[in-house]
Amino acid sequence: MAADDVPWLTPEQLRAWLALNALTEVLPSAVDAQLKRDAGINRFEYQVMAGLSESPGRTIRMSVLATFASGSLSRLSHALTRLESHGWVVRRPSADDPRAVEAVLTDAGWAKVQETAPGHVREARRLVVDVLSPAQTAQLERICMKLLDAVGPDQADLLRSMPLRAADD
Amino acid sequence: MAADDVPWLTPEQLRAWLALNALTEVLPSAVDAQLKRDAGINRFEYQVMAGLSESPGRTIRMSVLATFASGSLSRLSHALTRLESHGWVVRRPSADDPRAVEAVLTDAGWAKVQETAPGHVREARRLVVDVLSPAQTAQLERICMKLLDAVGPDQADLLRSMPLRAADD
DNA sequence: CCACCTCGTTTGAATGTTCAAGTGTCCTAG
DNA sequence: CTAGGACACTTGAACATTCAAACGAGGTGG
Repeated sequence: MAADDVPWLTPEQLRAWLALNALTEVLPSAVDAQLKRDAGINRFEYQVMAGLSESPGRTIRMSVLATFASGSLSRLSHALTRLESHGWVVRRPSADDPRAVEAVLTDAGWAKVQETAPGHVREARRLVVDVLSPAQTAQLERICMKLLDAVGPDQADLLRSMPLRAADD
Repeated sequence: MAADDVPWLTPEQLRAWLALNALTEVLPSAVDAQLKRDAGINRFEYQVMAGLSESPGRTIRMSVLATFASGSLSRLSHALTRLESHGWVVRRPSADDPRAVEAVLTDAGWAKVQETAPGHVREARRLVVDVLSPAQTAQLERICMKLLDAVGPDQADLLRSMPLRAADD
């Protein structure tokens, strides 16, 4: 399944790879911890609600929302069940396609996002944004987009297609 | 708990933050999928065994190993139970400190790492290393180290203290 | 119009992770 | 020498995620 002639990594490459690995493990935990502690939700659930809150009609189809939140449809479905049980989100069959389902953020959900966002942004600043120089921030974005493209284009394309008014998460 | 005067993110900052978020969600999944498919283990377990395989005596104390693999002690303990059940790793009380426990990679574990590493490195190249220019690789490393420092110094310090001969993961 | 395929989503069980509490060892001070 | 606290780790239960199977609604070809 794996040939033996895979070129080994140079020390520079290895350092970057290991550092990135560590970061992808540690940074999500830190963000999760903040959200869990202050708002009782996790990163994925926040991402879902934040996405909805930015969307016209506070509504997004499940499959699109899953891509936006970078998770599987199954994961989203379970998460939505949790969010529904808190009254933050509601499911509704899509008008366009009867097979499809749309998630809608309720007023309570909107309020939850509003009250959660500042603490989350603060953490984003503390851990990432305020740590980097403007040049590094730009570099980071380019690098991430390149890497996202390598994993699979959907994610990156969706990000590129976003209006990106300077808002919340 | 959260003041309302948190400065909002600029569009550039927001883009970088969102891209990084997506990456930290998607990249680990991709690596996990490859390891699961080809070797039946996950990223964390691989990290643990790879760490052991590079270590003098193929032995590391639990608490150090936990930091190296970027996980909690509890997570490591559970993972080690799984690895032990496959015969890849063994626990042994530390000679120095009777409270401490050391994990030791068995010959079978060593063999497992050897046979898993090429496919994993290939994936690391496909997803990250071969995608970036040398300059970007260097930038990525600097940025990751800075961000790791912001989360907490242990992780970054451990990485900095590594010999880093150009070997496996 | 009926069998079959795809698509979008859900479900339940298996698996992995977190969280809080527990065990046993060492160190320190009174 | 002994009570208390800090360590190093383990454990079990609660929780989240993955995985494989299932479901219902549309289309498509015979």
